[in-house]
Amino acid sequence: MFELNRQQRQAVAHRGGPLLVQAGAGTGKTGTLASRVADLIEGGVPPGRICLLTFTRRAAQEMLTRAGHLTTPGAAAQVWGGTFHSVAHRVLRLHGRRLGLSPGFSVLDQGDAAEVLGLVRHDVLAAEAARRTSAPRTTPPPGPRQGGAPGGGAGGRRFPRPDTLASIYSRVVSTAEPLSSVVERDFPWCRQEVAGIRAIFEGYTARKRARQMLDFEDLLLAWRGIGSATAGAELLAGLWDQVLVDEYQDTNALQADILALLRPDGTGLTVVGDDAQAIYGFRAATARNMDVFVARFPGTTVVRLEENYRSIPPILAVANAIMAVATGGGDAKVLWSQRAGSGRPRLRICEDEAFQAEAVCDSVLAHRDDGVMLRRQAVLFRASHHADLVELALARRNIPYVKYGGLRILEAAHVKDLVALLRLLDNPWDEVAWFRILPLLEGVGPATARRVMADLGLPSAAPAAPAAPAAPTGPAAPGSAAGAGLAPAAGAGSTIAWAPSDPATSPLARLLAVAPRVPEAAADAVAGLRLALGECADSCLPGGATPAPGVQVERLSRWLAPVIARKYSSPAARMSDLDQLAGVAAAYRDRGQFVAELTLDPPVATGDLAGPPLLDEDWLVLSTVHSAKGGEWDVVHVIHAADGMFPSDMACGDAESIEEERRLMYVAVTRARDVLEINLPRRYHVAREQFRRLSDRHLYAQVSRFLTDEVLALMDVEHAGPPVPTDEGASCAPASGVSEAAGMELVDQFLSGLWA
DNA sequence: CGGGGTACCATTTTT
DNA sequence: TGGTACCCCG
Repeated sequence: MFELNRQQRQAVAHRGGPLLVQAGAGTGKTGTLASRVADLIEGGVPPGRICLLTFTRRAAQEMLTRAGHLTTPGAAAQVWGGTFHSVAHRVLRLHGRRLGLSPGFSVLDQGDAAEVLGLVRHDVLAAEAARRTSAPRTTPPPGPRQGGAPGGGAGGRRFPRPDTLASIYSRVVSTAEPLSSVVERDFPWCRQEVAGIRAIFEGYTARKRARQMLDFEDLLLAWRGIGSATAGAELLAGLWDQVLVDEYQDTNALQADILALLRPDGTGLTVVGDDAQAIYGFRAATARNMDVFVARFPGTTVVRLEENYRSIPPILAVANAIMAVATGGGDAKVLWSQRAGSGRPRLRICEDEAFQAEAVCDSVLAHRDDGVMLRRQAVLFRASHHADLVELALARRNIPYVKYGGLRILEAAHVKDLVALLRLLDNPWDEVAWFRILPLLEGVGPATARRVMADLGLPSAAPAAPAAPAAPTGPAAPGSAAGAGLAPAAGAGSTIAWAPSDPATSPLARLLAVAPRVPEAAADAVAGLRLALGECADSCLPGGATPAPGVQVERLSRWLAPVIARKYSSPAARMSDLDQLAGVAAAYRDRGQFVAELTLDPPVATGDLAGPPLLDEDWLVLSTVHSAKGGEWDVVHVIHAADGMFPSDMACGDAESIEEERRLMYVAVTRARDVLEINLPRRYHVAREQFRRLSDRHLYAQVSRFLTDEVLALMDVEHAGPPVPTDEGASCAPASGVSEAAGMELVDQFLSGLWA
């Protein structure tokens, strides 16, 4: 059972006005929140009138499970719990009609958004190119191709690519900052292209509205949007009696607005956070929300949790020393702990990256021999690819591990194919899904796909055909064509914007009713597709029932099998992924809910889909620091703690982002309970590892700037070199560009390697 | 119009 | 390495 201290009890028992809990790392925040939920239920608040907003779905589940142990079994399960985005989705499915939103709307994740932006980008650039080539008749020189820039169409210019556009868009919307200033500050290399970017964003918005698609930002905007009408505001304020928010330091201004709509006077509102752990500034989160909260809701009760129950004192000393020099991070909190334990954290300076990987594996195994199971240990890093060599080494030694952060299974092509099929069934106007599925057919490429979509009632936004070769009409006509490219079919677009569309005339209904015209090679596949979709469509069973999601996934995978065999490598492995997915789908009763949860909260770890069988075993955790938030392990291995990697050199532009990197390091070290080991490679390759192309040039890393002399004084520093020094000291021959000092240090390492 | 071949570029964290 | 855009051939 969870024993509460005085402050925790105060946070649990508080009733009435708004409550702000400042909870330092490891101070029992999760248990406190869970207890508060249970206490509210015990006190008579109906569970369905409580909403618990957390940073990940896992966090919500964990808290509600714990709350369930403290109160009537099953009651806690009725609490609304999840991320802002997933709760937004549920609210909008219920009440989105107020905004003209059909309940079957699609959710676009960042990748989907980039695809739509890519479609619009294509149209806008094509229109522009058409205008350009027609007026001055300068075709690009035939010889050395000018189109190096991936903006291609527009004469060698550097135009942002789809995923860059998605980041710019996301940043502009979530900060509510003007496009021009965001580009100027964060994407200065695009500043020439602001006009084009603006055009693409306008087209993107029109497209989403017409097709009933919402991206992540839209989910929050629409949620807030409900409150812009009086009736909607009343509805929102009446949804719940108690709203609790975790990780409040990582919410943004929009989310704060939503909270104010949910509990206008702040009663029944609880937020918990720690400004020293604010690490999502890049996503427009602002720890200022913590201060703003107090100002916005006068009479807020503030409770501070400062006793740490997680780490032994020497680890906390390092954490405190890292934050001691932080600037602008709110009031300096000093964590303290009554735990016994005196093992000092260790800094291991490794000869190079390969040796770092080996040293970490050695250490992991040594701790396991000491009785710390693999799952009680974690390897933490700043960027996903930092773990590459460690992963290789683990695989070579047959050490099982699960990796969080970085690539997701949902981003694999074959999984996206399947999800696209499911999305079609839910939202037949989902253009991205159609545009993904149709070119899977043999003989069908983008052009035919566009034509088929038009036949199905999904006209392509930009009339590419008239814009390009025709245009004999002089400069005026192409000019207007380019204008039309922005809000193509402007009339049609505006009339159907947000309008719930009639399923009976949907593109899906049309496909099922009449076989579309496709090249001969695709005829069989189309027939199979129509059959498969027909057997999964809503109310397709006798009696008006709909097959269960798990059944649908199986049925659609069966159709997908030959496609996958033809298009992708290792089809067997991919099909087994789809089998796993069917297993996950089987837990759902509603297809839309399944797809939405898959997008909003995708399986985060490699092997996550593998599920239960793995749970019997023991495995090591590999995680980005971001994904490790909220976690704790007995032994924590931090890797790549070198300047330029952690902090990332990409984040060293301004003081504010460096401070965020510092907090990131603070989060990393405060995950450790008993043992903290920080590693860095002394020597590393210049070329980016993520390109798999390592150059010969070596650089010599500096210890991360956050590990100052004051911090190092609290640690045991050790050098680790190759176990057996190799021939003629080649390993210490300075590479080009190495300073004298670095060369000497290399000699020292060589020597200490002899004695290691 | 689709698909194969070629040349080029790529910066980190995630709901 | 791998995604993208373009060229050219069938």
